[in-house]
Amino acid sequence: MRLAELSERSGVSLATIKYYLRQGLLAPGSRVSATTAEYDESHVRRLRLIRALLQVGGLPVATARKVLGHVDDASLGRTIRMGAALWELPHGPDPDDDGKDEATAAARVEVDRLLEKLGWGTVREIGELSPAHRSLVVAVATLRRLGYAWDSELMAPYAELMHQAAVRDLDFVETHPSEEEKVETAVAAAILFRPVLEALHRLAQEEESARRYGL
Amino acid sequence: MRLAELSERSGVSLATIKYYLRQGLLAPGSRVSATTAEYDESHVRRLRLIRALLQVGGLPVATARKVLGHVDDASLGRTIRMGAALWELPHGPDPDDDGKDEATAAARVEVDRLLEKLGWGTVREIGELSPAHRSLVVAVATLRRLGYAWDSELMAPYAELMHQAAVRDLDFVETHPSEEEKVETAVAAAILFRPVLEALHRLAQEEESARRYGL
DNA sequence: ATGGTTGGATAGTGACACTCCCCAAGGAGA
DNA sequence: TCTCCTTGGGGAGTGTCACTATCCAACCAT
Repeated sequence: MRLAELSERSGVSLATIKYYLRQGLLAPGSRVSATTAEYDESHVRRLRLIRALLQVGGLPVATARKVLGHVDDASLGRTIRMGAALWELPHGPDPDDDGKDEATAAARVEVDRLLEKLGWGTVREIGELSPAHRSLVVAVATLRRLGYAWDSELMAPYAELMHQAAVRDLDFVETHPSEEEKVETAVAAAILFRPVLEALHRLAQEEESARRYGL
Repeated sequence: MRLAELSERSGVSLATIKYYLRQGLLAPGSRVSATTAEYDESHVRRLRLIRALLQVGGLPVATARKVLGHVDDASLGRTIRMGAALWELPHGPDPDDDGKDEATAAARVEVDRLLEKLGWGTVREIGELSPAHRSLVVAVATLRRLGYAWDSELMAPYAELMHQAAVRDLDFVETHPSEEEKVETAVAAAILFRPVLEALHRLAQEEESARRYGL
């Protein structure tokens, strides 16, 4: 198929597809002549993933490019590729300060205490290297600055809930047969499950709130 | 204290504070003369909440204004105010289509089935009116369009996990004594817990992934 | 041959948070 | 009193970023 059809099939405007091509998010079609290229199903699929990353995940284009780069990097094994791709995903706002203020230090202590309590040894080893770890520290520090003293005691139950969710996530990824698809699924899941979880969370809050206090 | 000091205490630049005043996010200080106004601790606190809404929550200024308006609306009871404030919080991207396509219809069916299965009667009554409900449908529809057939069977365990989280959320809000603070806490929690939960989720995925496949 | 389509590039749009700059009115020290 | 500095107020500008409009030369199908 050609550009026009690709646009129609994917629901993405022609100009936008050109933009993605220019930005290196979408691989060029196979050139059939100097002015024509042929696209296939993989491009449709990739376009949908791109839309998911940008619209749902809210990634900046540059980040999406890196993520997709890892997904495509056939020189790496699945686990590495998956980790690398997820590694690039957004980790919340960067700390304005350099992480040297009091709230951040306290947050770091609480996070370490939490990891020890949970026995998450692997993550503890990686420590500050993991964006997720860093962003957890930042988030807890923000809470503390606003006056909410979240400690490891309060966090632990939430962490265990999220661990149960993570087990399900990986089970879900396992259901896909091909290695290539697994990586893509893991990325898509990380991006797309977030709004689902968030909506479920909000719905659950509404339900529970109604149960306690009525409408 | 005056503007300069408020700026220093809150870490928000003078120009930005003026911008927030102009946008109606921050109440003007009490005028002590035609060219001078006095600010107090409540302004510092409010500024931090504003920063949380904008930076952490990523709300547009107009939305933040509405949310804060509900927080301040003393004419309403707590439950209503809390609900109204949370109601305004962002509910993911608006659907491009008008919700009439096939994927959206299928998603709606699955969501309804899920709510029935869970016995979340209250939310079911509100139905489409709730932004959370709508955004769940949109999210599930997006997943389906990408080829991941999430049904109520798969969602239910996640929903129950999030319900447990919601119970904890409300317990946490209950620990605050004053009604005023409860509303503010609920809003802050909805905004600030999200990055915490997300980071915990990501960390849990890393831990579980390392357990299964090694580093 | 001719009108439409393709890939390619440049410049522009619109939304948004934020910031610069200028103004007039005080307040404080000479 | 005069003068300098700060204050609050407001209009206009900045930078960013995804996206779009427009133009161009090449080329394919009718």
